[in-house]
Amino acid sequence: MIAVYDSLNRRMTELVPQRPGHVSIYTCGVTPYDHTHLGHARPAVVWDVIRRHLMRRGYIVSYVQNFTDIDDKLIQRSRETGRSIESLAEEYIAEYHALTLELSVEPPDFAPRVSGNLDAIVDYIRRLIESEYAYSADGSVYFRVSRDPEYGRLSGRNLNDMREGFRIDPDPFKERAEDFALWKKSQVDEPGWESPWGKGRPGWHIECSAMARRYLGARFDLHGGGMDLLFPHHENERAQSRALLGGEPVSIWVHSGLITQGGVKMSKSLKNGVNVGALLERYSPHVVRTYLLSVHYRSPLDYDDARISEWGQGLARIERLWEEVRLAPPTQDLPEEEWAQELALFEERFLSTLDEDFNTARAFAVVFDMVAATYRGIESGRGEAARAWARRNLLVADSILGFLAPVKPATTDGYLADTLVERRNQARQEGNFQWADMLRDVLIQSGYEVLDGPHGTRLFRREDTHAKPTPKKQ
RNA sequence: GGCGACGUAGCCAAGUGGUAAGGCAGGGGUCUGCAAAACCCCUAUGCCCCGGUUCGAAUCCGGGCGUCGCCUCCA
Repeated sequence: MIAVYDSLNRRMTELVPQRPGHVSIYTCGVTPYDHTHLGHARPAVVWDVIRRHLMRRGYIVSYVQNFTDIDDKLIQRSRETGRSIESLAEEYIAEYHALTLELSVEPPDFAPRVSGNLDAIVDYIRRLIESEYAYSADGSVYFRVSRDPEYGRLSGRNLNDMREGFRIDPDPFKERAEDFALWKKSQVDEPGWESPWGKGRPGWHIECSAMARRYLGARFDLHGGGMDLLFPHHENERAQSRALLGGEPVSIWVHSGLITQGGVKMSKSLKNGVNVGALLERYSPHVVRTYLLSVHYRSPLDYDDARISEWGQGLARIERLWEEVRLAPPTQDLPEEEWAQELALFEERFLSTLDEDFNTARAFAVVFDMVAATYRGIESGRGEAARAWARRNLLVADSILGFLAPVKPATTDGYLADTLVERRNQARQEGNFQWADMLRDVLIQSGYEVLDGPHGTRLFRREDTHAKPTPKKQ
């Protein structure tokens, strides 16, 4: 059984798909008006792991993640830069795709955009007006929040409390301050799309309700997004969907923790986001990816250069083992020893850890235990069996967590390195240790770790795992 | 002001009633020409503080203190 924490009911909930064997997921994607930062990368990576794990457990997964390509921020940015909304959106969507792909995130099954779904959105709004959950006024349409007795339940607030600190929206056409826009009338200098209510654009929340319904149907299993979307975005989405469907649109609401830096939330408006493109100049993609997985997805993650480097140190331990076992032939026989049991039980331990609310932090602990057990096996003289099982286990874990660097094609660099190792070993045999140590220094400075063992010397590429050397500041 | 989350070793971080996972850093040892890697051992009698419930609490309840988030665009 797979248990997931549900934000609506505030408890762990068994995942029981609407359609047996098939899990449908919708997550709120980004508004492509600026560069991708770590706060966007986290949900992308987290949901990638969730999808992979569900598939590993035998489910067929339908995953939809939208792009909000019609939006006030985008209009504003278009004004500032003189570029079209379309070209801005295109650029940042392409960047988002490229960067998440680098982080080994598999693309969604559908990545719908607002611009391609205006018909569904308009239709959705029309139905809400028909049922009097919404009203049009002066070319805009608003949702009548007071019609939903459960409004506020998802985000844990009630309307009376909210009215206390309510910022008064100057919009005089709303019946009540808490009503929110489904359709916003275009001002004279703003771009707009035709609708039964005149030229305008959709409000932020309606798109997700409309697209989720179009791509996944009236009810689906998991709805995700950052904690910061809980209110008002998801609260409003739920209200709309309940109004149209007469019931819950979502089985389990899933919210990922925010990324902070120095304890302050990363956000576009604060301009303190860690740019993912820039980060990947300094750290390998799988280090960045797994750093995001080193903490449970619901916990806040405080980003810090020193910590991601430290995490890279730990990851190197797993990677060294992979270097050690990647070419091991398969065997079945394991001795009756404690370490061997650990290797044999690894897969089930690992997967059942992820069954409990996708606990990647604990899953990594299971991997580290397995790494240690493998070396104990090797030290105890059963290297062949230990390597074979470690190889198999690492492939299982990697298929979900994605921590192994892609295999690099052979390069002249690698050939040179091998030659240096040969020369060094020759020097060592001749007792010329000064020369041998010099050759080793050359290799280390070229980014290799030099591992001498009873069966010869192996090289391990440090730059794959550790922080890349930071260019000296002028 | 309202609502919510969190506070675990030098650092990061699991753990929701049964006697503190894992990683990094550090110390001692084994192995090694040396170094690295690896292995073995050590590093929180205690989980922000004070009470309470319980045979038993990091975990539940009450009260503090602190940090953060949402209430406005935000993953």
